[in-house]
Amino acid sequence: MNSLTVENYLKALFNLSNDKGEVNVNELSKHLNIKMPTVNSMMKKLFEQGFVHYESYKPVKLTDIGKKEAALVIRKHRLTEIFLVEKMGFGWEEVHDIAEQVEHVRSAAFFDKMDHLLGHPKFDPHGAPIPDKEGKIMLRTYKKLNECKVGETVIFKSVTDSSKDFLKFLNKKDLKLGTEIIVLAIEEFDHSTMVGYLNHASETFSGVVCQNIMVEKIGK
Amino acid sequence: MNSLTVENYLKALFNLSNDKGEVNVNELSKHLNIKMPTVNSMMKKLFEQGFVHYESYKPVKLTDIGKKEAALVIRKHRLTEIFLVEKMGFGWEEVHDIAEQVEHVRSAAFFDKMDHLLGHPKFDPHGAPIPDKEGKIMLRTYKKLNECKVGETVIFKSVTDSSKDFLKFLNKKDLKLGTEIIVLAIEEFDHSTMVGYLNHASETFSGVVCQNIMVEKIGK
DNA sequence: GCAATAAGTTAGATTAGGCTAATAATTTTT
DNA sequence: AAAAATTATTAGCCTAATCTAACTTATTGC
Repeated sequence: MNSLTVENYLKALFNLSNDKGEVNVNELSKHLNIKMPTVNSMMKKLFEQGFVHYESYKPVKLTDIGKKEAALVIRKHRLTEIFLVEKMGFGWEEVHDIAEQVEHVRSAAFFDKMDHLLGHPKFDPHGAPIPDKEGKIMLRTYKKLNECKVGETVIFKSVTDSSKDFLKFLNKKDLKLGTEIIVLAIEEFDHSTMVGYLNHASETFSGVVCQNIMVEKIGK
Repeated sequence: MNSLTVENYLKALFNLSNDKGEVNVNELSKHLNIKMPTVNSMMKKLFEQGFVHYESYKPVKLTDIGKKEAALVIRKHRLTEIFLVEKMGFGWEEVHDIAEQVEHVRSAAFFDKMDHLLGHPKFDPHGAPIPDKEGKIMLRTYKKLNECKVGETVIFKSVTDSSKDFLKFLNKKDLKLGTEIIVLAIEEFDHSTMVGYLNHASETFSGVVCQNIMVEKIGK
């Protein structure tokens, strides 16, 4: 059974993997708030355990086994988040930190029961898909709000930042998953984007905000 | 913040304390399945942190601060157990092991929410009282089933063994908390006791079983 | 294309929490 | 009260996971 620490490394590797599945030690180090030499030595351990491909001075890559293990941790995390929102009444901005703790509980029965009580949900409160018990995860190809064209109408599908601050910002702006958004204008200079939705005729979001809002074109 | 390990030591110390509040290092070692020298060195650490009174070759004793910290862990454990039974549909024989894990989650909001959703319960599924947020715990003076007199009618109030095996045994015998039990006979030789309850006109329980069944005399 | 910067690695130390083997104190038995 | 058994302690070692300082390799900017 993987230690809590290993679970956290696997999860981070999964979340940081780019399109090639690669992650730089440096990124990982910053993301986990753990110094590079520590991360480096952990990569060697994960390599010995068959969880990552590792070669000196190259980015690391999860193996298929590593991906599966990571997905199982992410499954526990996301099921917990939904449970906290749906069954316990927490707001979507509160659940990430609690789930970060609960995800390390070692009891299949516990998470299976959540899954059952929630009716086998497909997405967590932030729009991310739930891996199945074999670690298979549904891939969705949403685009970022600042990659849309002016005039497009899209649906807000997920966030890539689940931090309390970002989600509180969205709450304040009345933006929820499922909301229909019209792209009114994009400022080339700083990638800020003017949009309309619900009774918000015109709001302007910074590039940073738009990068974390994932949308899908309507009727597609 | 106490580590998971320290939380477990404190909980064990609390549960093993005799009427004088004392615990032998040896008992603790057996209970935690950790070798004596390790326990011994941990006692010194807990002493430095002000959680226990410690003198060489004497049993240890929780300080008031230690008792409070222990009670707060026990609070988390017991709230979790009730939540698992009441809100998630687990049997009382399944919850101890899961709660053992969940109790270490560091989030006051999480346990406060449980407490709220459960309507501030006073007892866990095994009949044990829930400490309050200040670590104050209600004392109840139940007696063991094998300390009763023949002819007494008592109510089954709590168990002192929450293991799966013992609780499955009670399930099989239809014995639940709240059941009215009549003591029919006590065998002095081995402390086995013959009782009647519900539609079980006569069942004989061994001394081991009777020691873990706590009861209260009716109308008292 | 080489110097400067950034990223990755090695070496060595630290802390928490565990172990075994040996020793010391206390308690129990004869 | 001495021997035996039990309980507690000390000494020394181990592993997981972290760190800092110093060094090496890659990348980037003139």
